[in-house]
Amino acid sequence: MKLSEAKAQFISSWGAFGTHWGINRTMAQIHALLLISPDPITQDDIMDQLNISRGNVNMNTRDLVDWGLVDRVLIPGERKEFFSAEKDIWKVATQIIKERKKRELDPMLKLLGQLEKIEGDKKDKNVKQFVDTVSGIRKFGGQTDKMLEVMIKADESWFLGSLLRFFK
Amino acid sequence: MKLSEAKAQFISSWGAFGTHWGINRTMAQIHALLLISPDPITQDDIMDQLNISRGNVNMNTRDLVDWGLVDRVLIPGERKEFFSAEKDIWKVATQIIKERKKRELDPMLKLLGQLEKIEGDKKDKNVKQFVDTVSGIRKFGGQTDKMLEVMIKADESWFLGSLLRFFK
DNA sequence: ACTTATTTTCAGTAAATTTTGAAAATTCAA
DNA sequence: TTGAATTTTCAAAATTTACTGAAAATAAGT
Repeated sequence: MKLSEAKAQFISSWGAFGTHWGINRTMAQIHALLLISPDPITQDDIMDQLNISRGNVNMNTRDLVDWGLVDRVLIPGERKEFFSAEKDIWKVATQIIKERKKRELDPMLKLLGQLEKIEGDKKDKNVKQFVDTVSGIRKFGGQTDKMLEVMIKADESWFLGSLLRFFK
Repeated sequence: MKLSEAKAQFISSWGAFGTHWGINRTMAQIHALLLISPDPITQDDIMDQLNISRGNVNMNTRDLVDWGLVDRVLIPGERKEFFSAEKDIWKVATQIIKERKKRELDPMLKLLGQLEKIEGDKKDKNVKQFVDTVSGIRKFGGQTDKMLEVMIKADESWFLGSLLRFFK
């Protein structure tokens, strides 16, 4: 298999993979393209390589930057701005986990905490099942939350760092 | 807050939560409804409570059964079939992880293994970056895979079981 | 075998999401 | 400043995904 063919396959399947994870196809494809580009590239490069419009590139690169997965890079002497992706997959994963935790898990846990405090007869099996389910999810989510905190902070702690780096 | 209000909020936000994880809103809502229902319920119950069509309920309950999250239950003397969700959140999470690993991670790792074997000059920085990226992802994915295997098998092993049950 | 209850299927429709492209805004050099 | 290069915005169009509802299939009782 040649590089060009492999590239196309990688970009395409990374895009499909992304759609199973709530990420839109194009954003994932742009990310894939940046991951395999040794040097920073421009909006026009992305437009050409993926055959998508300028507006689309602009919106999705912005989102990637917001997610902390891509940096805008200024190259001296160049008028255009360039984009470059973080290449260390461990850092990429950590960053994604951190963001999703903040955007999704934390708000969900907050809501569940409120729902647990409903008024009602605890002997009513409907009330009981509701409270049990909500508190079960909340406890599980709370543990997950703690686990993720540990992972995110791992790089800052020698012991945990070396433990988790085992998985690198 | 009253039970009915809390129920509505739970179902609605569980549905929204699902969409961030590649699960369609309705499937997540049906799952939420089943999680807080103390007894098995019928297609018609789901149609009424969520205001959706019979066909929609049928398709999504089938998917939930395929995912191993919901069981069809036969109640003696009743003509209709009933649905009931697994209530243990640990089991729910394990089941979801197991399925997603099988459906998404395993095929992705297989593909990456193939892409790594491209022909080309290893001194070309494009080739080098491609191989580095792909093998980085593959190694990371491989470790994740092993970790998930451990979690999934945890219930079958006393030692790992008690270790992981700490997170329950 | 026939009737009725129930479930399943799926073509057509509706809704949600993504993409485009051209206009507006911004940046920068002269 | 002016104007060319570049980036950003966003309404409209295209695409993808989800839902409906009625017909077909299946299952169960008599």
